[in-house]
Amino acid sequence: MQTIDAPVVSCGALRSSDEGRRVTLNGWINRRRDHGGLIFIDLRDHEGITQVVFDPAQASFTDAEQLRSEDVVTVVGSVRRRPEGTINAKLGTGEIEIVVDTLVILNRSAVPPFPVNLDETVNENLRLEYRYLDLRRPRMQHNLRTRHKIIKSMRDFFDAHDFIEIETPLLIKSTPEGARDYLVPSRLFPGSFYALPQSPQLLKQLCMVSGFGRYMQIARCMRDEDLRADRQPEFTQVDVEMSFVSQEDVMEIMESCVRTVWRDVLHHDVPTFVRMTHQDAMRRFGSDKPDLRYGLELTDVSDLFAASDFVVFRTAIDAGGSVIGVRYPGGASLSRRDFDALTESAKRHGAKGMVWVALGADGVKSSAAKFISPELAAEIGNRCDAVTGDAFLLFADATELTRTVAGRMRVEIATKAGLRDPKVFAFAWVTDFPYLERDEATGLPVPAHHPFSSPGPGQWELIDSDPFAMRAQHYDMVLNGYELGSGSIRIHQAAQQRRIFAMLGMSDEQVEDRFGFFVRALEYGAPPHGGMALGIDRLVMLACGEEDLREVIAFPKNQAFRDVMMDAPSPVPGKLLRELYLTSTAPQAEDGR
RNA sequence: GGCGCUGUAGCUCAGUUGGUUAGAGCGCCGCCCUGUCACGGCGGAGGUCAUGGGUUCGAGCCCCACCAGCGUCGCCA
Repeated sequence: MQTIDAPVVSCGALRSSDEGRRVTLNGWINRRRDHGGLIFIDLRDHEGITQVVFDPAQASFTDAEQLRSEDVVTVVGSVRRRPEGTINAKLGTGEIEIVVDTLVILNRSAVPPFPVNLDETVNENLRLEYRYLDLRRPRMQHNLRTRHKIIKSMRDFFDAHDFIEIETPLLIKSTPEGARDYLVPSRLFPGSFYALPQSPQLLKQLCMVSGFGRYMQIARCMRDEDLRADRQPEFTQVDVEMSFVSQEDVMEIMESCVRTVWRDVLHHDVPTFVRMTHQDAMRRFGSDKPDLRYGLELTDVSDLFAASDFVVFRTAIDAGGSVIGVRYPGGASLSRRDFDALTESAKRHGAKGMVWVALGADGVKSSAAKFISPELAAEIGNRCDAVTGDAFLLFADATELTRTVAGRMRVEIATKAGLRDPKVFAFAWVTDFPYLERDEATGLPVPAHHPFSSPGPGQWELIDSDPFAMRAQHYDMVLNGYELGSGSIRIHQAAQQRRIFAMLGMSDEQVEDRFGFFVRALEYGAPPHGGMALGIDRLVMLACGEEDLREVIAFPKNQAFRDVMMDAPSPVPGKLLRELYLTSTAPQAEDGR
């Protein structure tokens, strides 16, 4: 770059008060308007756009004629107030323009594969293949800069509260519990593997044993799980652990952190988080991560059908199940076809069927009109807070299943009714999770969270008599129907940890092999401790009003977990494999796809 | 892995009942244009209709297979 005497300013900085200043601007050609005898250039950087004018009297005019979209230039010139009637109110810099005396074309651009200067929808894989161009667009600039501010705000918050950030290793030991590990073969120890961390869980607990009573880390985590829209193979967490604390202490600091971020970065005052138990969440919303931006709570109307002639509902109730209603605001105007589509959707969510009742101004309509008198419809409507013009949907089956189905339909209704406003942030804590779940395939107990969480006070007694009734000191932070993160008070005594492993069916040998180092650490004066991890990608996504994690990650994998820009994963030369003592058994290992 | 939707120009899309030479806007190239800001005008280039097979006198359109993308469910202590 040549030396330039005029001060450098950003493309969003200049105002009419800068008139007469001689300045330097660096940026990309956002748009060119060539009038033949007069050329306007919109020069863009991440701060904004400034109009630059060339006329034929200037030496740079011939160079300006060559400029095309996305060329990179330096212009030196003076700030001029735009002539009367040519002010552009859409630009912050719209009152001025730059009259150029020097134009330096630093680099030309090939014709971009998609418009960089428009927020037009473009095939996502094309965006990802040319991610560096996609990231030039204002939306991505904004999202990543917001992400930076959020992470910085968190680090500042924890620093101010005496936490220290400790880096934990990426090459660790594989443990067969939980999600599938990403493995890294060891060249120096043939046949052995490191694993990439699914989270720094054990390491941060060891930091507690070491006396670092307040730990945090912006930690990368990797899980080799199946593809999902809302998932990336690697993701970022703000990971926190504290010694000598209660569940309340951890929740307080995490809530305070998030509220600080929302205040400082989004300038948004978040009220004290709503709290509810897991049991209540399931009963009222059919979900352990309820979206609290709207009501539409599930309503149990089993008693109204206890003596009904409606065999379907009666059967469910007699078998100990429930009939649950969900209000559909404005749903009375839906067509039969709409209700059929809802029914199909409910079946996909696991329902056996669905009964709809529309409370129209012209009377009650229902898919089960024979069994639901207008009086009964009115009574159910009343309980669901439905008014004329609304509809409600009824589901009947085993209670737990019915709640889950109704909970998913509640979200679907809210989506259709436009109740999911991305500008509204409804935070909540869900507490008192069950300690165990039943593995669907084997029927064996598996931890609902992880085996390092501690059962709550008084829960240990249930371990032999009724283990599935045990509650954990485990809490989830929920935002708008998304789980932002999970935390728990941990087990800090070796004997208790061994007891849990045993309950999960692990032999002493297995415990020693997989977690020996960890249980041993608990034997050396491990303090009581607990913590939490929040998913940064998800949190930033919601903060930015985005609906896809990839919109807040600089270089994400695509939906098939491929990096389409670098083309990864990809085959490697046989020499590399041999050094690692690996042989591929993949079909067509030559090209690897 | 299951199910649903989509695949046509560089991008975003249209394409009727199966019928002659497959279109539009933006972008790109050339010429013209001194106050535009999504500048304007004239002209032009650009297509394996994802791929393979089938039905048909004739397929972008119908059928089968396959690939890719998108969504969703299974999975994610």
